[in-house]
Amino acid sequence: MAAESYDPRAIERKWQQVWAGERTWEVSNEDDGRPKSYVLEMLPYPSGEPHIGHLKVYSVGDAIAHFKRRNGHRVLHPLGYDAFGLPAENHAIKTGQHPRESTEASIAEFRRQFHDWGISIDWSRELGTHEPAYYRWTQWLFLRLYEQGLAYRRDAAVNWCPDDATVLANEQVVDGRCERCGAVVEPRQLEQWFFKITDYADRLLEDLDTVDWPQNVVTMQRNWIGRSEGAEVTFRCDDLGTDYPVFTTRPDTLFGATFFVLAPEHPDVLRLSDSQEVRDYIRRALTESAEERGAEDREKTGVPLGRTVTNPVNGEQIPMYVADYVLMEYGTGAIMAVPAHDERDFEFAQRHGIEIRRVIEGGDELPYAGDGPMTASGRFDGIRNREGFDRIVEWLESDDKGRPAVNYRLRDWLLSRQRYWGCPIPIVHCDACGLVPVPDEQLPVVLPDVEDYAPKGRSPLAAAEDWLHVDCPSCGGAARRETDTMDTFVDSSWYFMRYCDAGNDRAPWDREALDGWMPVDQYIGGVEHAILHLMYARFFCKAFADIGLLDAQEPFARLFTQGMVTRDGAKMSKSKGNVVSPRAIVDEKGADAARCYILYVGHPAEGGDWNDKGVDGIARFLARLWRAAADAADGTEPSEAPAGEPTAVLRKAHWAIDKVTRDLGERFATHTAIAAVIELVNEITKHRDELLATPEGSSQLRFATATAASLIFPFAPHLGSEAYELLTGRRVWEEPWPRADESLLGADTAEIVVQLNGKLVDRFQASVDSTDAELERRARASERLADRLDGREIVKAIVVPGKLVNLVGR
RNA sequence: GCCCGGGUAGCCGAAUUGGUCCAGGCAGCGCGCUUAAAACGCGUGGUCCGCAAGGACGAUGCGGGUUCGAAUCCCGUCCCGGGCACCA
Repeated sequence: MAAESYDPRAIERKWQQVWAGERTWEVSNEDDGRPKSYVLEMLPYPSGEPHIGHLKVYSVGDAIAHFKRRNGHRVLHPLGYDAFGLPAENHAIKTGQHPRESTEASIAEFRRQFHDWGISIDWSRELGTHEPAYYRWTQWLFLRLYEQGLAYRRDAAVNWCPDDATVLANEQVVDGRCERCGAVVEPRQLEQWFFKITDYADRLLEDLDTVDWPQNVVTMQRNWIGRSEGAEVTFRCDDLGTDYPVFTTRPDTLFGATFFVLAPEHPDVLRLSDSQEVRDYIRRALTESAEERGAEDREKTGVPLGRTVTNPVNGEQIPMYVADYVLMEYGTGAIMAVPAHDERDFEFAQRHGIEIRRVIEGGDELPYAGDGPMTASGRFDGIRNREGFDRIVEWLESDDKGRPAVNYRLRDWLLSRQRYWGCPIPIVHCDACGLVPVPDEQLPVVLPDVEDYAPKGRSPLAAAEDWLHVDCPSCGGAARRETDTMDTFVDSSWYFMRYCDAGNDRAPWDREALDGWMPVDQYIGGVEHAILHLMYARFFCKAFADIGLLDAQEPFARLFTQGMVTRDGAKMSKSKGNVVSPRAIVDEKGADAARCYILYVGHPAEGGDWNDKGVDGIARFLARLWRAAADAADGTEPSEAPAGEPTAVLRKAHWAIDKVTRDLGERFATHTAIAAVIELVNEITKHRDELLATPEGSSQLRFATATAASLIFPFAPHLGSEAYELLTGRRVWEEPWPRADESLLGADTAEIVVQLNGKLVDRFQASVDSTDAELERRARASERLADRLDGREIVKAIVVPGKLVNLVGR
């Protein structure tokens, strides 16, 4: 028997050297007839060193990549770094260290650990989004979108983070606070760069039906896009001679509109009334943060404007108000208020003594938001409101007072940032020519070095005088560069395309190469990117497809979101001091144990609870497998096929093949797949001595052990390779995925359970092709049944072939 | 408030289409090896009786229901997690 013991570090280093030396995981763009499979984990943001979430996402992805390869696929499995961004810049502000230095140090650490983990990456395609060779093409793509009118500059009310001193995208504001630093966001009126993602709202919504994504992510995207169907209805203010269109989802309640409200930001408010009361109200509303304004139990404040508008359906004059519960960003910044059928309008009307008029019947009390027959609605009385909806819109349309309309919650993507560590926007400002794109051949606009990174409300780049002043590419006159940089989400919205042709220095990619790989077949990452990153990447994909840069309409055909790893039931955080460092675990117990354990604690889509003792259990299992392989290699002769009558161990091996194949291939159930291999190894250990006693038994033992190595390989690639080579002399990753022998899966006989009224009373063995009648006869003949029957009579029998016979006694 | 998930052993978790079997791991307990400990191996691992074979009784948040049979389906209810939240 083997004297030495399992030494994961030696084994892991050995195989990592083989894979690096032979560039095993590099893949060509040439179609070789095998089906392609693009397996991708979300790229890491390199800050500090990898944490346990990284270990998990790459462990899941690597298992899938290996599984696909061994099932005959040509697999693209690349990796890069999302390297621009605020943390590196904030670090620079504190320490003076250039963000490039801290970022690249972190990248080196990530790279080192990914190698230590033995992840099967095609390193020839590695990239960092901060490299000029990459962001040159980010800029190039920006210019293509600019040409299409999909990137534009506009003066708008934007979210300003006072701590980070930059604007934020709508998506980066959470509960009125900066997603990154938590500071309360302020509204500001600024000229900023936007991507016109709203042009794609409908397609982004519809195409969710074409992807295989988790239901909750699809729902989150749908909600975020927030499509509402309704009508635009015009209310006329005769005093000013102005028409005010409003958006409503309830044109059927128009007869119940008893007042009209403008948002405080609405440009007409002061024209309508410049009373002191109105001025004060607006000033207060505009200085309030989104958080204060959106507070849950906030009272519905507002002041009257002393004017009226005409309700187009009945000619009534209804009073106008300004109130901060109306948002300027949605619809037209003005609403018709129907207090009887809208909770907010109801609250406001109650507070301000405005008439509440029911126009839909139903519900016990007001406000009532449900359906019902219309009432107090003139000639529409008695009509079901759903039908009334259409008829009122038709009527308004014929009178030119309204039309059907659709509104979205989705806003355009604000992409400019007044920060240093990002991709420069390739635009020149010329007094004579206006905005001038930097010509393609002058790209990249290289990010210059600066001394002072501290945010001052304008980009630090404005201080780089040499860089800032350029000749206008159009007229040659004096001009200045755009000093804002791009949101890092721009960088990460197309990196998966660059991987397909990462070395290309003539274009972001060659179309043929891209179409050969896209879309990503399996994308893996955290659910925290359900809205931002995934929405932006989908938008880019569609916009580029429209320009003719690729075929795919959707970037990610399948999405898998992994759950968060906790420790002893609590979130890991530095402040709690319960953070598990992947490096420490890998150094101590080996990468295979760390990877297996994290895939074993539970289904990877669920959260898993990290337990140090649990890793030891997995490490013990791996050591048992290693020993089993060493013993089998010592005690048996290599043979091509297992010989002799199938033993329990051989059957177990085929059972495990079937189990792992289905668990991994169909439902990513890595935890039960690994449990199946554990069961197989336990079975091998148990029967080892008796099997070694005969040549046939030995051949089966060797086969079963090699099978265990083969099956554990996607999760523990080093040990899998080592053990498999020991037993077969071959490389496991070059072997096709094993196939279970169907004839060994099911036995000829099955254990049939005898139940009395659903309770188990006996079991017997029966041939799998026994008839129902025969099974029933044998069940009825059971002695134990007779004991339990206790005078009752069997009135009915339910036979489930191959499983059970349930006898109903009364 | 609305929309999704989820509550099974001391802990993490199996049970894939309504069908016996709470798989696997951890902790615990017992034994072996050892001067001892660690490591490792073996056994046990819902409760109770039993030296054992075996037997008895249980369990899926709580309360009902459907069914020959429910962790699984239906109704109600509680708790936990996540998302959205003045979007007219």
